[in-house]
Amino acid sequence: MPTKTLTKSPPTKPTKKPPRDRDQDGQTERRILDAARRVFIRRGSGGARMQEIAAEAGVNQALLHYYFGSKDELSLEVFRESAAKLFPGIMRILSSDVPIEERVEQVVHHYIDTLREHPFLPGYVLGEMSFNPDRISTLTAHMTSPGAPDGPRLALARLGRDLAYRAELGDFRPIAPEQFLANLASLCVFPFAARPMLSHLLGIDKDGWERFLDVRRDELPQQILNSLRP
Amino acid sequence: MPTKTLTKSPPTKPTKKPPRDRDQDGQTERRILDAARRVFIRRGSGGARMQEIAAEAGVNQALLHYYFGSKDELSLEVFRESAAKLFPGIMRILSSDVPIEERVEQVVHHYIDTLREHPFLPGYVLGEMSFNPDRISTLTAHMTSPGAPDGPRLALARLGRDLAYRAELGDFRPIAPEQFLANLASLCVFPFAARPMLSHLLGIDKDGWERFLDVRRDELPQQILNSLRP
DNA sequence: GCTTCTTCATTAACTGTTTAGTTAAATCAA
DNA sequence: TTGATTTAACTAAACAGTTAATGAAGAAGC
Repeated sequence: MPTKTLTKSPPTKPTKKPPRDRDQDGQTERRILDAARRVFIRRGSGGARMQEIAAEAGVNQALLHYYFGSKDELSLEVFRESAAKLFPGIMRILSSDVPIEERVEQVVHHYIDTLREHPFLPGYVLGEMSFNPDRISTLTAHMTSPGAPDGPRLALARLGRDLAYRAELGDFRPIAPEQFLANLASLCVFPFAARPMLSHLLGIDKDGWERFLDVRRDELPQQILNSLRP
Repeated sequence: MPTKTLTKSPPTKPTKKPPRDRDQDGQTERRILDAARRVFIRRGSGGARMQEIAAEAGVNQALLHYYFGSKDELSLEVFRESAAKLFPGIMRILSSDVPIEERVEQVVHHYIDTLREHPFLPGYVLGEMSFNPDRISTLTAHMTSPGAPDGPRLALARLGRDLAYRAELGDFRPIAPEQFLANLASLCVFPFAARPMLSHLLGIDKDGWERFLDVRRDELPQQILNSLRP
């Protein structure tokens, strides 16, 4: 138990460092989580360093373990939050009661607007899913609660029923709800995940990208609905 | 400096290990690259360890540095090869001379067949792109050579011209080639990158996934073309 | 002998994690 | 109102294990 043996300079002015006001509430935990999210998103959970997260949060490295135990738990928590921002939205909208035409437009607008604010989310989530496949199973508990009543299975079944009904009416051509869901998610999410490659292939800069998204937000709903016509 | 204090058995018969026949040609370099690709794809370049790559290639860790200098160069080389397997194909097909209807079917079949053999490629490439955005710029030299005559810009221009021509004929509704290209790539590639999440949401197992791909391969070309009808 | 390929042994730097200690606020005793 | 004590938030420093990378030297083919 090494007590403060020496170096006890006149305690009037320790001159150490601005002690950083102590946080009340759970402000600190939140700030760590936000810093971790930024670092994990730009480096991946394999390339991220605890030191960098601590610096970005403005706290000591040991505090990360104080709140989250280990790097793995911290990155899992960040992944949960991020994936929850991506996937439950589409299920909630797709299982609503409005006509399918409206649902499609809502999904497209919801995704493009949300991902414009978090453009690196898809790349991060897809990469993380690919490199840590086991993490998907831990998501169920956190994703069924907010939107869908009884999990995505029911939402999918209801969507399938609605699509089949409209097909009987002759409005749509028949399509399995799985394919329809995959089409929607693909068309909305992929361009963000592949943005570096896309803007390189298409030869567009930052402004060009924004225009690309503007056009897409306007035209994609109609294109999707058009693909359903008999 | 912990030397090999004990366990120094008589050096007459090292009994080390079958010295592994010396490779002629560039067999060893190829084997290292293949092992590196497998490891990088399942761990990401941040989470991969040189030791694991060496073990998977059946060589010593120093040999990786002998051939590739550093981990960074090795992972860059792997990324180049992988990205080259994903992206130039679509440009080559899309800028061919056959009718657009055929090009669409060729692209869909090409992607689904290729990615069925390399299902983890999209997740790896997208994640890597997201975590190392600077690597995209180094791809140009390696990707323009095989298929496209003068880079993707020309192929895109030609595709736009063909689409505009068919729109004038009244066959298609007008669409910017950038959007068309994004739609195609999204619908083909994204489901593979998001497979863990998709099969979880859709509640399908390995067999269900294969059936999902069978249906997709059959129906997607028609859906895409349908979305172009006026 | 010379070059190319391969291994072993080693190292310096870095990593996540822990331990022990400090400071401020909350709780309690008088 | 005080003053002591417990509790929680936070930090500096060190720990133990890995990591990528190097250097020297052996083996094979020319």
